Amino acid sequence: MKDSKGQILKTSLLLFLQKGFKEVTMKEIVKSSGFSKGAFYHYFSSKEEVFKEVIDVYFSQMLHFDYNTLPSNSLQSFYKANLEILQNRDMILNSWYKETFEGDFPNNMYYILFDALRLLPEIKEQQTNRIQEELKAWEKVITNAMTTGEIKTRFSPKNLAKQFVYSSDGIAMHMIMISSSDKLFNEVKEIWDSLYESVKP
Amino acid sequence: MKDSKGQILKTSLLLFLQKGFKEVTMKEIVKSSGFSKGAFYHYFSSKEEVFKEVIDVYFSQMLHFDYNTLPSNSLQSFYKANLEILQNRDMILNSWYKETFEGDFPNNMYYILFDALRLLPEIKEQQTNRIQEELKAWEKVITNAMTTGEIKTRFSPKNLAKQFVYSSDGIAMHMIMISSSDKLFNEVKEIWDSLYESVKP
DNA sequence: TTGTTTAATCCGACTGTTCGGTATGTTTGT
DNA sequence: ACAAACATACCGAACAGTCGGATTAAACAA
Repeated sequence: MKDSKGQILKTSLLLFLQKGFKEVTMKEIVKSSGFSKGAFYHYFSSKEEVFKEVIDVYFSQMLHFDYNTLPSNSLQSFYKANLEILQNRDMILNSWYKETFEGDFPNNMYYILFDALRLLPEIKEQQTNRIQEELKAWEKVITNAMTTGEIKTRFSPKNLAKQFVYSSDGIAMHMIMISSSDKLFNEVKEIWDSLYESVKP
Repeated sequence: MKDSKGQILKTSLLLFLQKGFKEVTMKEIVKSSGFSKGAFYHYFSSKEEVFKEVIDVYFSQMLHFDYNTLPSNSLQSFYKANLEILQNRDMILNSWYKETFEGDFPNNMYYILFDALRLLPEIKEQQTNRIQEELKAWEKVITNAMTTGEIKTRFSPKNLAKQFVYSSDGIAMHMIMISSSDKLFNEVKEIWDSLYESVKP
């Protein structure tokens, strides 16, 4: 079985991550995925549709993960588990990229996210919910860690949750500007480690 | 005097902030600024050039400001001054926007920044330096605040500096996703206030 | 197995439109 | 009169999308 549609989808994801929706041409999608225009339009009705499917199939899943599966009994294991997910995601994308293209993967999660926010209005609500859930999950773990005595701090749980979440996004932003996303993991780790150190009793 | 060139530049900035370089057409630039193609090409040689000038004239100045002019004798006054700058920048852009367009200003600093990073290679180095300077400025103020006894913390100055800087960028990211940039200021204030509270002796 | 039909998959030349940019003019201020 | 400032009709290239047909695979019959 030759999952042609899947091939086109995967290639499109990588191209959109590189350059954004408008900058990627049909010619590129078709050529990079190794098919023809006819093949493409056999599986998709338009360029916009392949973008939609890319977001649904890959991107939404990449951003969203179930916090219930993460260890919530301790803040330390929770944030370490988050770090691992961050690292795995990057590894998978990188290996996919190297199957299709050459050179380093200029992973720009935000570029494709911005496009999705503009082109697909339902994404905005979806993202709002995602962020709420993420903050709530952190808040819950932090509240728990405070009652068990794992940590002790002047911060409110909500506030500390924001510090963990926002700092990682801020670092991601900076990494995009100066490239080198491999440093992202280490930088986030450093900040989260020290945040954790500062609230240990 | 009819600063036509300035008018075109300002309108272009607002359009690029809305939609990014590729998505803005010459037709839009020309129509929104109230001129004709002839007028545009009298002042600029290409679409790329007006983008370059927009970055040089407006955007670089918006991102870069001289930290020497900010009060550095106390961390508190330093971060409050930073907040003020944040607020002013937003106000100016909003009032400009309302002179030319209708509705709310979908300010997306990062969209235009990403485009600049791709289209103008020299911007990357410029940004790297900017970030270094920003972190250094915070670090210096924090070091000073530690010696004067204003604050007392387990964090290293560099680390605390990163927390201030990264958190604001992370918040900005989140605000773009869920719009409402007017909340940005309050959110950054909340985090910075509590960060400051946590390191007070 | 072999031949035949039918559907799925794939191809690439072609189309209408939009794009950034140009050529050639007209107006305006000095 | 003569630049500088603007307007507009127009151009070729690039774009997303279409179409008739070629190729392959699946289904069925002999």
